[in-house]
Amino acid sequence: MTNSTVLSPEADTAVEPGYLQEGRTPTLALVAKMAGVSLKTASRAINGEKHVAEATRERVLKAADEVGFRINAMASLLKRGVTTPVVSLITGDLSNPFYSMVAKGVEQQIRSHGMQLTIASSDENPAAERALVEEFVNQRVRGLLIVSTLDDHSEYAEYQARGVPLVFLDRPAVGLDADSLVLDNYAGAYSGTTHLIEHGHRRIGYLGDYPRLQTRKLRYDGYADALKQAGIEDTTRWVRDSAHDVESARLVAEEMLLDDEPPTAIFAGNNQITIGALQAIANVAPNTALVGFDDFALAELLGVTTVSHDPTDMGRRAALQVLERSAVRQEAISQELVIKTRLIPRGSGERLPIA
Amino acid sequence: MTNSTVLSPEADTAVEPGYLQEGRTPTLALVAKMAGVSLKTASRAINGEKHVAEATRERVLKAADEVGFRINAMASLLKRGVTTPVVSLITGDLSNPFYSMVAKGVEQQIRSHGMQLTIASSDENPAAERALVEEFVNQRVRGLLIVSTLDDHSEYAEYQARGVPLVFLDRPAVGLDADSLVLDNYAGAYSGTTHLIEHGHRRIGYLGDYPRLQTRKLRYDGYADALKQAGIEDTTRWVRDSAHDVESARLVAEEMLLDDEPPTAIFAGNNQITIGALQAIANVAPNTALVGFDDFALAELLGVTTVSHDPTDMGRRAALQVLERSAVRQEAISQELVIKTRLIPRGSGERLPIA
DNA sequence: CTGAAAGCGCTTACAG
DNA sequence: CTGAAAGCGCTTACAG
Repeated sequence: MTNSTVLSPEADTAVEPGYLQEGRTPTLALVAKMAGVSLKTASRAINGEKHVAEATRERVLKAADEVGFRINAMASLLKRGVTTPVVSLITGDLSNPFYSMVAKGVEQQIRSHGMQLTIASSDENPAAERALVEEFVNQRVRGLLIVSTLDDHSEYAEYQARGVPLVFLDRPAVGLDADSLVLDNYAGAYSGTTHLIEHGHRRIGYLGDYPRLQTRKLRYDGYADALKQAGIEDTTRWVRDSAHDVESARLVAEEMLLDDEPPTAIFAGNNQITIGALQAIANVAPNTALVGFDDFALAELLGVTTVSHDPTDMGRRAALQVLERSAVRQEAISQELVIKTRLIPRGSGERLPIA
Repeated sequence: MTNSTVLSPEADTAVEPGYLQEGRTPTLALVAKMAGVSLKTASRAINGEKHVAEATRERVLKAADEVGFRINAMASLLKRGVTTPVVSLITGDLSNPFYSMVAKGVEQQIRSHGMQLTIASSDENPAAERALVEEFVNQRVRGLLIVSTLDDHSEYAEYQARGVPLVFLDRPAVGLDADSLVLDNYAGAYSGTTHLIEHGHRRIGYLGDYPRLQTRKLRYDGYADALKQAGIEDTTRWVRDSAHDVESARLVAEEMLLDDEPPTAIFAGNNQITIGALQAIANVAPNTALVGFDDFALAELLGVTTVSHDPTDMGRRAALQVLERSAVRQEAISQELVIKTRLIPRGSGERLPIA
């Protein structure tokens, strides 16, 4: 393993020592001098513009190659008054499959448009999110996609005013006129809960995420309304919150299932919570029925009934949205795109109550 | 939801119309003019440097605030001769939990050093990887982390020569003198296979990734040597390749298990393959023992014995490595860091052969 | 087809 | 504590 493997035999002698050792990185001016042309001509040749004699072009490219010239993107962008072709994505935590699937979709779309994707995690921490948004806006990214952990976004208005398109993913913009892509949280939770009711359950637990999140609120509403619709008035008896990860969800679920009067079914507010609930059920009350919001990799294999949707597609759409906002500077009316969900019965949601 | 929610009452009158409408984005020169100071003084105030009278500083900051001035990072970096504080990560596919956990670790480390992370997927396509590396190098990123899909990296020497630190993750650099962080693939596969042998298996299948990958080769070697060690000479009878995702792995595994003389146990080459094998076993041969390389979220719940390690930690370490390389321009000797694995018995690997 | 001049928005010496 | 001048590396008009 040596560094010189790919150097051609003449590489060492082809370069005038003086050129290279001097300035750290070779500049267009150097290339122009070597090729015996003006700066402008060198620029034209390097950028593949028209109106350069073939011989001249070759001379320039050869010189550039010899010194290993690479155009300085910063200088080029600065001069052209253009911002960096970067879009940024802020999510809670990339190790959550929901976010990584969203990120995948975003990345596909962004890159297919020749731009780059920068990512950062807020860890569901509002202060961290604010700092990230501020940073990206200062950097003048072309657009910003946020799975926000804030419950009010009016403070972000100044960033929009500065011309940075903001698109909210999964959790809608609140107190701010901006594009949002959200799931049909209410209807999804309503249908999942109704599904359990139709299978004879009356004591149905709800395991939710952080209460400040819009998604949590809407999903809970869907759950509660489904209960009321079935004549079940007490919609808070088996409700537990703040189960954001698998472990906390498992603990909360086990505690609820070991109650004097446990629920016979659980509706789980998201994929991580579903997995935690799954473990809890396996551990302490195997007959409990379960429907979860969000799909996850092994739902099929494990026979878990879920309220299903496609996060990667959501990422793609959101990215497209931000690119369009960035392209047309116009103040188009902002939209909220609601993505439908679909209940997929796989067994766990069809278990009958034993009580 | 209106845009004006956060504007203070005097906001509309505080700004001289002329300043804002003119140039698109406010510049330092404008701020300096408004504050009645020189460019340099404005720069000092904005950047929080010493040697500015408090009154002057306040005047400048007020002016900056009024016009919504944001420093132009590109111009600043260009002048200071500094490259963008960006590190890039190229993986196969972010929706693969292994990669997303690696990405999480990388992101934590990179951001804790005040830099940003750009990500891109090669989709395991060598041409795509080459194009991405070229692009990032031209952009002069501070460092490049690659989970490479190439089987030879000598062509990347020119990029190193250009001063961009390359660190290889999961799959080592081949034909190139560069830092690599790899798992102990051989030992991990050896121990996993030996575990199955110790539980009485002699007919053990191997389900592998793309044959061109180093990781696949080493894991296969570990498998084959464990068999030989146990006096099993035929190490190719139940070997299947190119099972890169869950679905293809499932198909290949089912086909193998429906053979006239099926294996009684399977060693699966990575997390996706393990999941595919798990499904195949559940579908067609429930008594087959299984050990998989890589952990996955539900391995515990499902009782799957795995050769375990921590991808997020690997990401963190790799990022640290690239940051160090980028900080010290020195040509330090490159290293290969080997990360140990640990076999975690959870049931599937302890099933005895029934034949 | 080719080039000299000016300037993108900022910061680095160097003076006061 | 403050400022006038020069320049980072490139590209945009404008001429030839």
